[in-house]
Amino acid sequence: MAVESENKRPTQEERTDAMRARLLEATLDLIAEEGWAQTSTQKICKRAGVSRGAQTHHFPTKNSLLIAAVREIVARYQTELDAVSDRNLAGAKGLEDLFDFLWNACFEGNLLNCWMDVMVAARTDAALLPAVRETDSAAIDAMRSLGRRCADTTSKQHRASDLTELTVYLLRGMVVQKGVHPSQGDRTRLFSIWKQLAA
Amino acid sequence: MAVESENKRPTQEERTDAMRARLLEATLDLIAEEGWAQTSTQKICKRAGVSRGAQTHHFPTKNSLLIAAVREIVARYQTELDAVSDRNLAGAKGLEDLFDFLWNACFEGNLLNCWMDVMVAARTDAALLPAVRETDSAAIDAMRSLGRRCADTTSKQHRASDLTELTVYLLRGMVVQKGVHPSQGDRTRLFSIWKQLAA
DNA sequence: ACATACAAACAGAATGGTCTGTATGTAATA
DNA sequence: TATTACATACAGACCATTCTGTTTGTATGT
Repeated sequence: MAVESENKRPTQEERTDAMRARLLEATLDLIAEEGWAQTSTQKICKRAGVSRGAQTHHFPTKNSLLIAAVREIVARYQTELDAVSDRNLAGAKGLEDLFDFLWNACFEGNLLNCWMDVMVAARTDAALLPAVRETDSAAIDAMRSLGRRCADTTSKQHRASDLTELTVYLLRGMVVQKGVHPSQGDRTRLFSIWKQLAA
Repeated sequence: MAVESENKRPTQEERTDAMRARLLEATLDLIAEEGWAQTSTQKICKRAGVSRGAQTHHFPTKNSLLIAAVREIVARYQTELDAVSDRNLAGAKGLEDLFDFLWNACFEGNLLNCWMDVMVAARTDAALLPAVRETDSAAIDAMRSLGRRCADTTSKQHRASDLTELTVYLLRGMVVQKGVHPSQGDRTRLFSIWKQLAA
């Protein structure tokens, strides 16, 4: 019964990590549901069940919280990418499988919705721009390299990575479109045309 | 000297038109420069050199002003499209020329920046969504029909309009990308790859 | 006369940042 | 080991700013 600190009192570091995680989770949910512009620190606190004092303690300014959220979005996306990367290294299936994965990653969750909100906001938010630029570059690089790895011959690697980047832009355009026209039917058809062209 | 109403006093209708035009112009400028989320009615009034009373007289609510701005954006874009339509009807040059026009229309002005801001905002703004949906559908239809008209044989018209829609989404993704990474070099290269594929 | 164009003040809500207060963890010391 | 000193975690009030919408008043066109 004299358990040291296993069940009763989390250490300070654990508390901090948990609190930051709760705040970030609430932030991502809010961006997905109400959009970047409507995401205020007060709403985040309410949703996370956290006092404003706690929030300002861990994230002194709104920007520090939002930038942490930006990095979290890309980190999660990167995790998904890594998964497919491992899968593809096992049984290399070619570019088309990669494109299908990117398609699914775009449209099943809401991470990409968040990311488009963030990118559009970054254009006119000088405090946000550097963080977004940096994380986006890293993400694009990762996807290009994934495309390169899907090419069978070394001579086609360069083209494969270019096609992958084109796919990313195309899908981003479609994600925005989905925000306005949710029905996916026509986009599915168009994307298969694109896959045919790329093959 | 007894000039009726030529130089001295504009008629009421002229005043109204002029005032609405000034407000819309200021609105579009603000969206382009500071983004949709930062565009408030107060800033619009200040920029247009108009009192808040005048603004609320012509646009009783913020939404009525913003929706008018949405329609204005698409109307201007449509004007550009019509120009190229006439040009193409004269000497039909094929899809590639159309794609080049779309590329230029995307990146030389800032209309498309505004439009991406609007589309992203519409996803989470119920009052905005119907107007955006409607105007965007019309624009997509217009561009598809333009693509159809660029096909030489009737059998290829369907495919031409599909390729045009794909191009639109691709370019929209690139416009957002430009907001974060302004340098255009790599995108120019990628777009020429896309044009090759589509040909 | 009557409606319209415009000006300006005002109200109520929301936001982000700061500040004070309190409880708890942590580490040095005696 | 017991006590003391300090840092950290969190709560909630407060404030200045900004925003949208309303209302009242005045001048001008029809």
